[in-house]
Amino acid sequence: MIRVRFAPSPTGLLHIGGARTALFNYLFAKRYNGKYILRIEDTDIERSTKESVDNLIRSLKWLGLSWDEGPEIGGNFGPYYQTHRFDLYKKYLDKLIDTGDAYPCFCSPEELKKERDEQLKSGAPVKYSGKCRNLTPEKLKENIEKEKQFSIRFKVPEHKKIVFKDLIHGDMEFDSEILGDFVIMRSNGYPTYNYSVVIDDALMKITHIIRGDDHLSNTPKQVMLYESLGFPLPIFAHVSMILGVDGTRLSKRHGATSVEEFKKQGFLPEAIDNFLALLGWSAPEKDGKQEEILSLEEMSKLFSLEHVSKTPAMMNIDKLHWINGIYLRKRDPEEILSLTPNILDHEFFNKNREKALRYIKALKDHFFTLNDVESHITDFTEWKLEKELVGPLNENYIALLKKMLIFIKKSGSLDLSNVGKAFKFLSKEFGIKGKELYIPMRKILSGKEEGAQLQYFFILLSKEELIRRFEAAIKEFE
RNA sequence: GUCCCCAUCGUCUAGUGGUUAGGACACCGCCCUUUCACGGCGGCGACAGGGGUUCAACUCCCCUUGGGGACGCCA
Repeated sequence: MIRVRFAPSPTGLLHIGGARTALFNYLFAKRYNGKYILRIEDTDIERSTKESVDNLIRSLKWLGLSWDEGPEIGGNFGPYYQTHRFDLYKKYLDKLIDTGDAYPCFCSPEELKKERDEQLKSGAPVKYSGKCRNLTPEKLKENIEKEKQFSIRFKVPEHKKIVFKDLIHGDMEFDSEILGDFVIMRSNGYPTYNYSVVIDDALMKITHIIRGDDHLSNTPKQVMLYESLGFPLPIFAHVSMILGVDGTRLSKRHGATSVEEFKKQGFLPEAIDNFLALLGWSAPEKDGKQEEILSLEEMSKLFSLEHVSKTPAMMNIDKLHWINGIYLRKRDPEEILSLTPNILDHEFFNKNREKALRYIKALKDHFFTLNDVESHITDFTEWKLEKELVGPLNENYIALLKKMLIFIKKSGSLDLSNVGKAFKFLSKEFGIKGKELYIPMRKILSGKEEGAQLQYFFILLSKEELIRRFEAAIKEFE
């Protein structure tokens, strides 16, 4: 049974890179009928917040990446918050101390920083000197009696080859020599990432660790821990990072970086899932074609880590817009309206649902994000008669306009059907048809060169407004 | 500074020794059409550089360059 996990730290909004990691884990689990677990890594008491946990959960659910075990639903391998697992960390810590694989370190942060700075300056490899590694029993006792604060470090074996399997990068090999003894338990009693992650992944029986490749160089540390503790080694898969358009690590400077921000910008969850999957993964070719528009369901059937690229991927907002537009067009006007309920408050609609739906139908193909739904209202509300845009009109056309005005004034409510009939009638009567008829009129009515079809202006604008626009045009051109 | 990872069109990618180097977004053109958009068709456009290995390298090896990451009592 394949078991994978997404293990974010709740120190902010769910990052788009984190979302992709979660997605890959999810797809991998679904593909092989495994379990996808959510675990909250909240051991950084300074930065972890409840709000972040809530945001993480909300964003993940919104993306449709629901977990099989984790917060809210539990599971057989809980608890799923690291802060609730302290007894476990303690238990294995004792074991490491007993076997001599871990030892207390009394160095102060200041001391360590000084050490590091000197190494950096001299060009030597930066690693802990191992100062406290072989403290005499007397010294140890003395330090403890003085109630000196201490952390626990893992004793890195000398000149040991550390090997592990990585499904994306291939077999990896490191020399333990590059690593200094690292802290596994902080002096405040909280475990560090490299330690807790191992205990949890091992105890939760995680078989594949899919995560960002910023963790690649941490992996040797974790592998040593697995070995010391006698845990079976999982298989790793280090996915490349997502970069901003300038090729540097995605950060606030690049605009939206969190799932929540993308949501605010009017992107649909299925579009984000699809887009994120394509950032690094590609569906296998079928009949020489490579399908790119894929639902979570479809991707769950096709996903494999073999088709995940090693190359870092830059955000391509244009493509996200394109994908979003496709999914938006797949939705019913009713659905789109339910996602943009605020437009009903706009005075143009004045709570008129039916009118809002007509509007959405008229402009659906023009929407790329949900925010476009609102911003396009101005296509109808902002109007200016542009004489140059419309071009010269002959007397015949002006007469037609006058007749149209009468039609508007005389008719009851306007709909696609009676407006269509009116056009047909006028076309015949004045001998003007096709472009000759429609283009000048839509320029008059919309004041713009592009936008919804002409008929929609008749059924969306109020009669007063239609009359106003026609009268202005007649006056102007007569 | 030390170590690690990565390198195909502007961007996302296919490609696993022999291909006219394929697709997608963007861009441009044409078509469809009562405009724009949508849609359809077509075009532009890439193997970072240098050495090897080989009958044959985008593909394998080495170096250079460029980019990213790690080196925390952050994750």
